[in-house]
Amino acid sequence: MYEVFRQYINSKTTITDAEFSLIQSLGTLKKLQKKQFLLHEGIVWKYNAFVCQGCLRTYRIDDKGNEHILQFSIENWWAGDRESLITGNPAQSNIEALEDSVILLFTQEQFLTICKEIPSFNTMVINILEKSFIAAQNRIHASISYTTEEKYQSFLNSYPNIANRIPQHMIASYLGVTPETLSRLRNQAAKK
Amino acid sequence: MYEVFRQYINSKTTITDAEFSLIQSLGTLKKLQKKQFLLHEGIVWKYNAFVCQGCLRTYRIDDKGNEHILQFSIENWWAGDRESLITGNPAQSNIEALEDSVILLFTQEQFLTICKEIPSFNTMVINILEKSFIAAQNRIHASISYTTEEKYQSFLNSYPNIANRIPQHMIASYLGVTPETLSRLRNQAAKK
DNA sequence: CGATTCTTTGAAAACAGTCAATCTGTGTGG
DNA sequence: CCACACAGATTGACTGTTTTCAAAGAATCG
Repeated sequence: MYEVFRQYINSKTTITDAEFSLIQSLGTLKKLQKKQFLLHEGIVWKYNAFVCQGCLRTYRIDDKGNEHILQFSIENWWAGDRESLITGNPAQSNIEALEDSVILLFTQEQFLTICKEIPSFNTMVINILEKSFIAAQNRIHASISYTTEEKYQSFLNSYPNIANRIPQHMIASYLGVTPETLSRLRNQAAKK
Repeated sequence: MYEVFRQYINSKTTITDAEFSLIQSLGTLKKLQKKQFLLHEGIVWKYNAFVCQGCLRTYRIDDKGNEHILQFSIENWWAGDRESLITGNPAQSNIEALEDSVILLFTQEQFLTICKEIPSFNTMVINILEKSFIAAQNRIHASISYTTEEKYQSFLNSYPNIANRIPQHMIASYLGVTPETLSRLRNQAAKK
């Protein structure tokens, strides 16, 4: 499973075998079965988590008890609650496996050691953070500018490999509409 | 005006006078009158821009010609189009001064020099990026979870000092609703 | 096969957008 | 100092979209 992470790093930067050995020595693999949780809200999140295999959802629960999905994480993506990690406050998010999954965990301390020892890894991490921020900004733009149908199409275009392995009502939750609305929208779009 | 930036840095980290001299030697001050633009869409954005004084709005225009405000930037905030800066693609955003403003500009090259020469500055920058990402995530959460009224209240609570110096229809644009909807919402809330 | 989860459909109510008109406050030029 | 123009805010009537609640069909899994 470390091979997946090695491939991921290779696609973004260059590191030596010795450097990867360090990474490997500090990481921990964790297996999750479908429906198991990586994080429950109220717990302080302390890791950097890389998804080697499977699919996770990060969601929050509002006052009325409705779930809202903030993010899906599949192979070669990161998962976690960055706010909890940085601030040390209890997480507001839950992270649940939607499939049997394998996660590579680094505590923040381990992660910072790797960043310090391997400058190219550090650069990669900052790049990822920047790209994540840009993606978040674009999602905000979509949320205030697009119609529901445009948001849906944009999701399908951006993440076709996620869309085809999760139930439709979770896409609705991610988009911020009810499952009924998404169902109707698809029907009407199909009629054209 | 550099004093504003110095104060800002002091509030986040510690640097020496010599280090600040370097920063000062690399930065450029730019004055903008109300309604002047810092960036027009289609132009490649090349700076890191710190607002010393005034107020800016970053917005995009959709297919129907409607403006949608992504961000307001007042004193001690940053402005710019990070996507354009990182990718080198033409900016999709416009940035306009809502008041007479003073901006401190660093080209990306100058900025990276400062980060390299002053480690504490570099750490500060990464912290800001992380906080920006967390803020963006929370705004996404609000956009898929909150009612329009909750989004409005949340904006007022989070940015009271922005809300009281910009016209109401711009808050509507930031929230993703029409000015009429926000007006009615305020009337109804007032009746309670 | 039965149980569960997911999707679809219908009807009513709540919500938001559109268009047009009016009202309000501000500031500028005569 | 007034009159006017202008930008912003409000209101009304109407239309369109989304939610809600309930029920019925699919699909999936043990």
